[in-house]
Order: sequence, then structure tokens, then C-alpha cells
Amino acid sequence: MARTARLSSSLIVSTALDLVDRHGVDALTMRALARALGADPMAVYRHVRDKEALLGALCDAVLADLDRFDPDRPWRGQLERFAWQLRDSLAARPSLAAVLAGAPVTPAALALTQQAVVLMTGQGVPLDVAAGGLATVFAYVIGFAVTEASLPDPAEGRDELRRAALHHLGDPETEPPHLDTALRLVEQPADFGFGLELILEGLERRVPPTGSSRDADGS
Amino acid sequence: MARTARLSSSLIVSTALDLVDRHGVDALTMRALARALGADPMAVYRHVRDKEALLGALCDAVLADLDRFDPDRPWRGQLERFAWQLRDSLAARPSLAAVLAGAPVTPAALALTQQAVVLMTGQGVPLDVAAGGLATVFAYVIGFAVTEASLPDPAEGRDELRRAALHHLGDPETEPPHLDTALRLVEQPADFGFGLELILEGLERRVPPTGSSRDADGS
DNA sequence: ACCTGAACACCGTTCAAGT
DNA sequence: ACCTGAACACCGTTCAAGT
Repeated sequence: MARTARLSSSLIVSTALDLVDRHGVDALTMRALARALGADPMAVYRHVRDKEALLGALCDAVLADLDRFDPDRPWRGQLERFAWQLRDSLAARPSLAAVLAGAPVTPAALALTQQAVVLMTGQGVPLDVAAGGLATVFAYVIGFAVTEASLPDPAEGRDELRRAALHHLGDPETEPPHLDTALRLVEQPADFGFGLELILEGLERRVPPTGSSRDADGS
Repeated sequence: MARTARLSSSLIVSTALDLVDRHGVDALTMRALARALGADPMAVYRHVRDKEALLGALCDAVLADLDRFDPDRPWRGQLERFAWQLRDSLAARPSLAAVLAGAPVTPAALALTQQAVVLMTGQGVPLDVAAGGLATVFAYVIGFAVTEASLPDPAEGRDELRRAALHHLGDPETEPPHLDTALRLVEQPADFGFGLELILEGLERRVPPTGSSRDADGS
């Protein structure tokens, strides 16, 4: 019966992530976290420097949960899977997208980057293409996830949005063409796969062709 | 001598933006804003619903400050200029990038989208390509700007970052290849133009060729 | 030496009291 | 009717007092 359930960093992180999953990152206060842990509000500070470090640890946990890169399988499919997995993970906890955007350099991010560089350069992708490609994919996924998470409730103030937009357009007498199309575009989530395909396709076109039809297999 | 300098929404927004430019968004508190305006802390609430609305108005002002799209000039160059302008604007006030990411639907955003749809479809870009392209460019710029603004001070805790990353990689006995390369990649700002080029190039390839060599000029 | 919780210095916002 | 500022309900974090 001895309550030896001491606090640990991993317990703190998993409890905090659970709080974020259920009630959003705004509900993650040091006091609420301590309550969920059944501990004193200050006990958490024994294991975590401050709240910023706690949020960084959450981001690291999310990234560490993604599949590793396998250097023996084609890079393009793996980069695509990585992008979808990260997007899905952030879509499941929307409020964390902005947090990850604000703390992108974590140990797991470094580990993933190292594996991706090995994967891509090992398969003939020039280093600068691999570097630019990784940065592009990451920026795209983050930007997409944060934007998607921040879409306002449709119809919420749509009339005012329209009116104010018309004012920006110089209050024309006739309705500007495609205004309703544009309204739909900014209100609806976009097609994640479309932009990802643009990026991956561009990367593939920057990989010099291998001389023969196969040269990595069987050596 | 009568102090008739009444508050107005535009004065509030420009004063708030100035505060953000000089001291970052964290320094933008309702109290500090009122102080900068020489007004009572609560006077701002006469013109702005709450702080979220104030931040939204700041984002709108940043977007409204960008060049308009001109339907008579090539879409690709204008989309490229838009991306660079927005990136530069956010690089000049880094802390606002995350705010814009969290409030992407504003009147100016709608106006820009409407103009971009007119521009692109008017020059033969299929609507779904234009829609996907705009969303992709926006997500990329936002994600890039937020990530760039959040890069930690290099060398700040680099050793701990390395050690923790090695732990994620399974504590190998030999140094994983390209780890220093990866460290450089996650610490340094990436090449904004590279990813933008990937996206624009992919869009261009999705525009069906016009029948003759010229058909929009002179008509 | 470690842990606790009262207290500090904020914050956004409400609301009753003034003009 | 409009404007003000004291007050409320928080927050992250410090630090002195306990074990």
C-alpha cells in the first residue's frame, strides 16, 4: 500500500500528452498536470526545467512515435509515409501543431533527420537536394497542420469576413468573380496529398539517373 | 491643447504592430498596449472584442500590406513574389509567424485568395490546381517562417541534443553517419527558395499547354 | 538534503462605480 | 450613455518554511 508511485519524466510526459489529447494544450497548466498526477504543483519542477521544456518534451515524444526510416527501402515512399504520419498525428491533437511549430528542434527530430540523410544520400539523392527536401517537407507538414487546426468554424462570421474582404478589394460595385470560390478555399481544409505530391515529384526530378538499370543491389 | 486623440481601431492595430516589431508578441499585453496608447487598459476593449480579435487584426494588417495580384502579368512570378514578401514580412517580426499560423483566415487572406484565383484561372491554370497550389504555397511559407523563427540558439545545449538523439537511435557504439550533417541541417535556416521552386515547378507542370504559341496577347 | 505550499508578479477580462 | 479602474480568477514560478 506504500504510495511509491514517484514521479518520472516519462510519466509526466505521457500524462501531459493525455491531457493535451483530451482537452487541448490550453488545458495543460502546471497546476492541472500536477492534479492529474496526484502530486503537488511544484513537484513537476523536480523533473522538468519549466513549461517550455515540458512542451518540448511533448513534441519530442510525438516525433519519436513515428516510424523509423529504413535505408534499404525506397526513399520516396518513406518520406511520403513520414509526412502523412506526422500530419495524422497532429490532426489527432490539433492544438499541438502550433507547439511543434514553435519547438521544431528536438532529439527525435535530429535522429529522424540523420536517418533521412542516410536513406536519401545512400540512394543517390544529392546531399543538398536531401537537405532542401527534408526542410521543405517538414515546413509543409507543419504549416498545413497548424493552418488546418486553426480553421474557424465555417459560417462563423462569414458575412463579416466577406464584407471586410470586399473593403480590401476596394468596395467594387459588382461582386468580384470567384469570391465564393475563394471563400470555400479558405474555409475548407485543403488536399494534403496534392502539395506533398508536388514536393516529392520535384525532388525525384532532382535525383540524377543511375547509369545502369540497377547498381545498388547485390553490389 | 484638448487631448482629442481618441482611440481608433487602426491606431490600436498600428500601435500593437509597432510593439510586436520592437519587443515581440509576448510583450503585447493589453496593459502594455494601453500604456503605449496613453489610455486606460480597458479603453482598448471599446474597439476590439478581445485579445484574439486583436491578434487577428494584426495578421490581417500584415497580409493587407502585401502587393496585390495583377491578372495581366504571369501568375508564376507573382506567386513567387507573394511567397517571398510574406516570408520577409514574417522574418522581420518572427514572433508573429506563429500568430498568423493560428489565425490564417482573415479578410485580407480572402481578398488575396480571390485575386489569385482570378489570376491563375484566367491564365489557364485549372481551378483545382490553383486551389491546391495556393494552399500549398501558404502552408509552406507559414511552416517555414514559424520553424525559422523557432530555431534555438546554435550551440545552445547542442551536446545534450546530440546525446539524446543518440539515445533515440538506440545508443549505437559507433557514431552514426551524417549525424553532424543532420545537426547542421536542423540548426541552420534552410533555403527558402529551394522548396518554393519545387512547388511552383510542380504547379507549372500541371497547367495544360495552350494550343498556339500565344493566344492571350492582342486578342 | 529533499519536498512542499504559501506567496509573488503577472495576465485577460468582468463589472460596479463614477462622470 | 459612456468611460474608468478596482477587483476577479487565473497563470508560471520563486522561495522560505517545513520534514
